[in-house]
Amino acid sequence: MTMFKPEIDGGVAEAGEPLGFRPLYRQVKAILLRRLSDGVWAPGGPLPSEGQLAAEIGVSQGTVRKALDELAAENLVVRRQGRGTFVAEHDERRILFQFFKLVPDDGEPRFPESTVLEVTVQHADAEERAALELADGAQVVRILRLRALGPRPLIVETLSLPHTLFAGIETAPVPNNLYSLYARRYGVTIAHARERLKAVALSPADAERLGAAAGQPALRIDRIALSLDGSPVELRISLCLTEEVHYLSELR
Amino acid sequence: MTMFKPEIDGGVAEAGEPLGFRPLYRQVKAILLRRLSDGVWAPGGPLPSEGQLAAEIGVSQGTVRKALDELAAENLVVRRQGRGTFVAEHDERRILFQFFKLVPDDGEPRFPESTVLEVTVQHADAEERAALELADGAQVVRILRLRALGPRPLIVETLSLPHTLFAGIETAPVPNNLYSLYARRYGVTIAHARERLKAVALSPADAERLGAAAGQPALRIDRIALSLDGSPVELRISLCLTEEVHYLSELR
DNA sequence: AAGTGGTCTAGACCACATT
DNA sequence: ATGTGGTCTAGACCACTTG
Repeated sequence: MTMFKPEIDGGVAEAGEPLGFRPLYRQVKAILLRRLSDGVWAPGGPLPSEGQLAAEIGVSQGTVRKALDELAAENLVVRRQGRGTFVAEHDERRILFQFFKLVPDDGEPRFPESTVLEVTVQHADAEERAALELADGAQVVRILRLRALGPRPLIVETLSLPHTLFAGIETAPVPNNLYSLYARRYGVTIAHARERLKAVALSPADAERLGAAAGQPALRIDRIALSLDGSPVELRISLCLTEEVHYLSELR
Repeated sequence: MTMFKPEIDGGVAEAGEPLGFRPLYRQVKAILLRRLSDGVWAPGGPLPSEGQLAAEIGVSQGTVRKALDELAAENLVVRRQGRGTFVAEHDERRILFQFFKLVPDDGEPRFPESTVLEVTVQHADAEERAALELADGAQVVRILRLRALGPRPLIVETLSLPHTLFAGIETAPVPNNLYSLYARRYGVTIAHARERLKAVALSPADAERLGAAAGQPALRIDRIALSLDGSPVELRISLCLTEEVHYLSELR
């Protein structure tokens, strides 16, 4: 039994909070977020029941419920009636739903097949240092791969990862589902991401990789993926041929 | 005082509902959605207080609250502590936040200036009929315009609207903020939209309109905008130069 | 049958805006 | 001072899953 006294605080202030009033359920949320970030519960594993958490933290079940509801709304946790609340996993369903926005013009979203061309460890360039908030001289792991939804490659993709976070990742085969690997092997949970899209002309090198003509229009997607604590942990630059595929964006 | 009995129903079934159990607050939500759609409250105007709605409908205040919370989460209603709950408006803030995803590479999002090139009424082509769910021979209003964030035009845009919904819109000047006009003049509220993005080469005609070179890569955005009741009411095809601007997509 | 999340209620109190 | 939404609680009951 932790002697957590809800009256004032117990957690760390959140970014962008009005500061001057912090509802209890946000403090509870911060506690749970901390535990998720610390890997207290395994990916896919169950959290304690609402009642147990409420008793342990010393608030009512309704307050815990509101905290869990917000975590569920952010896809960090999955609630299943009759079963319990579980740590969200990066299975293919979730990635297709949340992170993979390229879908065939006719047909269902599908998970792409990847072919790794190159894995290297190098000093981060200026763009990588800016995106990943790295110091001068920091090292990154770079992964270059092709991705396809059918027989033809559609995407050429460069990933940059801070070497300190993912030490040794360059020594093992690169799986198709990276986010699952980050979570299981390195305790790094991708919580959300920001993508910037542009239309560009293919360079000769990229055109050759994709089996397309140089100068052809391609969709360039720069993604910065953020971990649970909000720090950038992956930079991913994708060049996509969009003749038979489009990027789907829902405006809600 | 309406004699609404919450026990079973009173509203219309929602799409995609498991069907077999409908919580009270969803029935309340359906009622409120109906009133929004019917224009019972003016855009920007206040709804009755939670207590009043609860008494009128015959449920507890907590149930009304949960319905209003969901409407607020969908940006259909705005809640302001101490003041009340208001019908969401399509002011520039909301449009920038929800519907306009093109932002300068360096700098803040800004609302673009538009120049109308052409307004016509014609028979809907196959693409328009499919997107707007129109019958053969239905008419559409087509608006062709240029949009800019600075001195140079960045976007050439074709809008298609069902003529039956927006009769007479072709006879008046086209304002910069169309969604606000749809709501005020035609009682049509844009609730959300789906965008499909591709990279394409500019046609000679579009290149000339944008003052760019034919064949240059451009971002093509096909938007279908949906009204409160979920029916498509606008097709908008935009071609954007993305040298100094990008499309921002948040993956949450 | 037991355990979990989901709904609904009622009431007290807090934070905020307006009069 | 009044009225609004926001928080917190406690308890009853419902729906769903598992043994």
